[in-house]
Amino acid sequence: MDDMSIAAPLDAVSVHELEPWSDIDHESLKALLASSAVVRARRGDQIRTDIAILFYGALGVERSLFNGRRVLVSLFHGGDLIDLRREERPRQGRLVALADSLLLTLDAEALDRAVQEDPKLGKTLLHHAADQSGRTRDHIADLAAKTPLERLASVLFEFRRWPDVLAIDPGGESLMMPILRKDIADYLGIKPETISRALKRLQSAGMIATAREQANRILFLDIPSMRRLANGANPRET
Amino acid sequence: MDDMSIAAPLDAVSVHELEPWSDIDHESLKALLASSAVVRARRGDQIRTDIAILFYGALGVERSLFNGRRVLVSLFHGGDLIDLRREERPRQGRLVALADSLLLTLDAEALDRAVQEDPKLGKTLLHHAADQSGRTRDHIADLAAKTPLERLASVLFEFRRWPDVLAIDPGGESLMMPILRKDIADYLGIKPETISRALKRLQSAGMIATAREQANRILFLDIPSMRRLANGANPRET
DNA sequence: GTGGTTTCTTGCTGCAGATCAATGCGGCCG
DNA sequence: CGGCCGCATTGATCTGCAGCAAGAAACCAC
Repeated sequence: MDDMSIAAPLDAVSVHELEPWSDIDHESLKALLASSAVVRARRGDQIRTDIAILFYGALGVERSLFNGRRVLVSLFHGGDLIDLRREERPRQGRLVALADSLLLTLDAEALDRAVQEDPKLGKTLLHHAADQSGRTRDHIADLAAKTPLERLASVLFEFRRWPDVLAIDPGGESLMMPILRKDIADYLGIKPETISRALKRLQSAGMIATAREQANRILFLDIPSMRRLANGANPRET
Repeated sequence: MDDMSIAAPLDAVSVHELEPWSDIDHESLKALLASSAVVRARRGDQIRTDIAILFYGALGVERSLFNGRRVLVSLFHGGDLIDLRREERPRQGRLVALADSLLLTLDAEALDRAVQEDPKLGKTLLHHAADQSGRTRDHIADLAAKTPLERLASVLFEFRRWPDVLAIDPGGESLMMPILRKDIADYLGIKPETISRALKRLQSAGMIATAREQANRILFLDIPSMRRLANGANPRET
C-alpha cells in the first residue's frame, strides 16, 4: 500500500463493536484477525489488497479513461467488507482512500477457513454481497436515467446510511459530507460545479440547509420531498 | 410468466451443446434438468423466475422511474446463468424478454444440490458471476463517463461477444442488432434518436457499414479504431 | 499567527443531446 | 395485393450541463 502505515494492532473485542460484525463468534473472529493487518490510509492513498474490512472512512474503486476522465465505480463505508478477488482484468480498477480510513486487510485463505468454521460469518458475508449488488443496481439506475439534482439527492441518502456519518448525528437530520465534491462528481458522472449548483437548488427549494460555521454540514429540512426527488420524481411534482 | 408457453422438453444432450455448460458432468446436468422447465418467451414478456439458464435470445432487468423513464440495468444473452435470488426489494426490477427467447427455469434447491455434487458446476457458476460483475462495472464506467458515441461502440463490442450474434457470423466481422433501439437506448441512458445519429457518425468515420438489404446488420470495418473509441479515447484522437 | 495550496463557489458561454414532429420503411394480416 | 402498425430515421429547435475562468473559502504546514 502506498504511503500507508500499519496502525497499532486491533484486538477482536474492538472489531466486535463494529455493528455488522457483532454477531460473529468471538473465536472465529480472533483466528481471522491473526492473519490480518490493521492499516491506516490517508485520503488519496491507493490500497493494494483484495480483501479488507473497512473500519471507518471511505474507499472507492477508481477507473481512469483517456482525457483524464475518472470514474468512481463504487463506494465503500465503515463496516463494509470489500472483496475484489473477482476483479477481472487488472488495471481496470484501483482501490483508493477517499477519506482518511482505518481498515483491516484479510488473508483470502484465512477468510475462507473462518467462513467454514462459523456459518454466521458466511451469512453475514452473503448479506453484505447482496447489499452491495443492490447498491450497484441503484447506482446504475441513477446514472442511466436521473438528472444531476436527483443523483445528488440519491447520494445524500446513501451517505445518510453510512455509520460514520450517522455517528455524528444519530437522529439523521443532518450529515457531514464524507468525501470531496470531486469524488462525488466522479461517482455520479457529473462535474463538481454541477454539484455546487444542485446543492444551491436544493436549498432554495427548502429541502436542505447548510449549518452556519460548518459549511460541509447538510441539514435535511424536508425528507419526504427529498426522497421523492431521489427516486426520480420530477422536482416540479414534489 | 406472462404470455409464455412451455416448450417441448429439452434433454441434457442439447443443453450440453451450449458452450458454457459443455464441461458439466452429464449426470449432474440431468438431475438439475429434472426440476426445470423449458420456457419460450416472446419479446415483451415478463419472466417471473429467480433462476434461469438463457438458451438463446435476450433478457434484461428493467426498472421504471416516474415520468415513464425506464432503465435496463443489465442484459443477458444465450448461455448466461441468471440468478436474481439476491435481489433486494422487490418491485425494483423486472426480468423481461428483449427478444424472443428460450430459457430453462431452475429450482433453487436443485441447483444448490447440483453444485455440491459437481464441483465443476460450482466453478462455472462462479466464473459466470465474476463475468457478470465485471460487465456491470464496465457498464457503470460507460454510463458515468462516456459520450453516446463511445457507449454505442462499447455496446456493439458487447453484442459481438453474444453467442447468438456470433453464430450468424463466426468471423465476427458483422453482427445483427439483437435488440431494439429503444432497449439499447434505455441500457445506455440515451435516446433512440441519438443511437441513430451515432450509428451514422460511425459510418461516416468509416468504422462500420450497414449491409444492403439487411438494414439491421452492422459490418465492422475498423475494429482497432472502434475499440479505442469504446475504451474512451477521443474520436478525434483515433 | 501567516502564506500557500487545495477545494469550493459563482458567472458566463457554447454545444451536445433531448425533445418534438414528420417521414420512411418493413412486416403482418385481411 | 393493399393498408395498417410498430420501429427507425431525419430534421429543426431548445435546454441543461460542460467548460472555462475568476474569486472566495477552507485547509495545511511552518
